[in-house]
Amino acid sequence: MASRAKATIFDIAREAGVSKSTVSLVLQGSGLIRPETAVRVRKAIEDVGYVYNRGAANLRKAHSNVIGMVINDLTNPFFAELAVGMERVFQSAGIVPFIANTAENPVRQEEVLKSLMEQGVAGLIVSPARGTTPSAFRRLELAGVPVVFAMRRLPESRIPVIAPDNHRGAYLAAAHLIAKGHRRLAFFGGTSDLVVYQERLGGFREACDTLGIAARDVLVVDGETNRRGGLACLETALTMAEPPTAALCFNDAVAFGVMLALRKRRLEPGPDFAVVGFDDVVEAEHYMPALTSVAVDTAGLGERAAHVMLKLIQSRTTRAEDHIGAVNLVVRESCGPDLRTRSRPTGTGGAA
Amino acid sequence: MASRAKATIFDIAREAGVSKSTVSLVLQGSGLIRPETAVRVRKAIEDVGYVYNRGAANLRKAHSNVIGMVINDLTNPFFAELAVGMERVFQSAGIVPFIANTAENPVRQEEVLKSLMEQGVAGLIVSPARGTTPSAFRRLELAGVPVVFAMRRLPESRIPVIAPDNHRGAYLAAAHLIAKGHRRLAFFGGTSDLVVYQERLGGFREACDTLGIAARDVLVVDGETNRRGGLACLETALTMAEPPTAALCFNDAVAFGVMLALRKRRLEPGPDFAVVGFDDVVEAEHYMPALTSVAVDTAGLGERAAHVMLKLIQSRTTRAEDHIGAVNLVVRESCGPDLRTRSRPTGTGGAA
DNA sequence: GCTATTAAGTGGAACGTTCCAATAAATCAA
DNA sequence: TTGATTTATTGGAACGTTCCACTTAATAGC
Repeated sequence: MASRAKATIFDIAREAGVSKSTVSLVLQGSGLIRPETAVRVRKAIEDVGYVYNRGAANLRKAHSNVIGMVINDLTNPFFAELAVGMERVFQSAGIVPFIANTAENPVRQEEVLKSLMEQGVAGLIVSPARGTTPSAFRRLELAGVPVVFAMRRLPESRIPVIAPDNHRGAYLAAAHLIAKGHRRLAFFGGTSDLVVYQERLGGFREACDTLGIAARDVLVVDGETNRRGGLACLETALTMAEPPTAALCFNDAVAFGVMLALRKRRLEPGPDFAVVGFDDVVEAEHYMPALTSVAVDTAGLGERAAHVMLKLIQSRTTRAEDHIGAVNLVVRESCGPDLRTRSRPTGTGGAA
Repeated sequence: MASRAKATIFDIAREAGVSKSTVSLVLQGSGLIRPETAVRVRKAIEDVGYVYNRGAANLRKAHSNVIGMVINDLTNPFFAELAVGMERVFQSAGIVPFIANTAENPVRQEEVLKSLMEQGVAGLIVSPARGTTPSAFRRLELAGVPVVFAMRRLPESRIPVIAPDNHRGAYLAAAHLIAKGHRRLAFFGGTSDLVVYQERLGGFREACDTLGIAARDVLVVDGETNRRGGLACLETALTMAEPPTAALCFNDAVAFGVMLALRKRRLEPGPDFAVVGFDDVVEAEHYMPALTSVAVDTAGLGERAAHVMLKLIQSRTTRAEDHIGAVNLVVRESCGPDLRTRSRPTGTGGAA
């Protein structure tokens, strides 16, 4: 069924009665070809079932038009939203980005980066996996491939970063909890090998300091940055002698886990324990109770990252400025009413 | 900073004092090279900062090792799970799949397929966008690229499909609702241009027929296959003179939308209106109330699709058998207690 | 009618690999 | 020693494009 060998521009040339060079020019939409000829060639292209061989072309052309997006966790809807934002701008630039998932695994990430490089990508937008060593990107710099980090940064790297204002977001969230009357606060999820973690925890701590929460009333529980992590964090926190009454979570996934754990213990997220998330994924609004979260304009950051990438490619450089996106706290229901208006804050009895 | 021109095997050859052919052999791990030579070459590879040019290699080699995964909606966690399942098996085969998103847009899909073909993919796993015409895949067949459909199929296409037993799943779900005592049932979401829709609706209808529900008591409301669609469907259904008391939703996203709409109307999903989802995404278990849904073993289907693809590539053919995955109904809380044990089924008055 | 100029198209040399056929050196069989 | 075999390595011809320099034909300027 399938036609024997794949057709090349020579086959088209023969079919249309022109030279291979002419076909090449038509393929590139050059204006040097007489319209009637171009039509004839295009017909031949259809007739022989030609498919363009970008690998061969890239051998001669300086740059390919492939851009890679390396995502550390596709199952986190946050990153899916980010990817969609990027795709929007790439689409209008006529380029198809290829997405690859590293599943938060540095070894896998290494493979993925290698594979994309071999494919000759024009640029890479990366949300690095946890535990990434900067050396992983040395090779890319050497090869002169433009790289942009999205959401996450590496400790001492000089690669441009597009990320939200994590410090400020965390500050806002903590201030909100304190204004609600909470005096023993927790920070749930994440680990210190993530720069994002340090930023968010930093903002959280600064708010506590500034607004008069004693250091011993601040609990930090590290954990995975997903639902399971949230579950575990809450369990740990509740074993304390003086457990916190509210928590800022590393991200929304952790917050969902915390709410789940509360429910399992017959506690009501909000009235019994206040929880704030980070990222404001679309699910946040639809949860029961709706999650108060720090909105970071995910899709907007994705778009921004894509734009920076396009600039980088056009200017043939590898340096660009960081971009820190504005954040704002979206208050919903997961922090309940103000504490001082209620009688006993840490209810444990299960109202079935 | 970046070394001038990118290094080629010739640079390596010069550095190591061998010929380009020897380098090529080393690159392919051939056993024909004396170990000491291989070591020397490998050192040179490191030294010159070489990156393999797969495009050039594919010019000579018959087949590339790139596999494309074309997903119709990345923001639906269901497809993310599917992708992760596939990745697992490709990873262990040493292949990095490239994911591309079509956002349910046939035009975008066309671009994506074109781009992947030009890249010279060895195979394609596709979950086709709604409204795809079979002609979109004609070109692929012509080029002899193996294609596997995942989850969705095209009306008359001969391309192998990996999908769950939609008919049976829907039958089980409807039977469950009927057993609970519901007599007026609805099917929410989806449109008839999807074969999946026809299969699920078919199973639903068969259960209604078989188990004694009159045709006029069966309501079908088409809609988008996401949260928004679910919201709209419920609103439509409740305007009926005799509204249904339960619904099977096209997928979990629709079901979440329906539950949200119920909440907005101060109705309780479960007791006031029973809802069943389809796909059993991980969120289903964690919703309030937890969603009863048809589990399809998403990741398993992804793995299966990937295996079929690998077989197809190895056997250099383009034909394979379909695979219909087993399903089962996971009963949780979104259908409430049995109806006959309650007083009035269709509560509309808002108990604030 | 002659040389410029423009328009339309073409041939050939890359580009970075792979792989076949060929070679050179070493080992073996007799 | 000679020829056959094995082992390690190599040159060269593809592969399917692009792009530069070149040709040819038509048009313009005078």
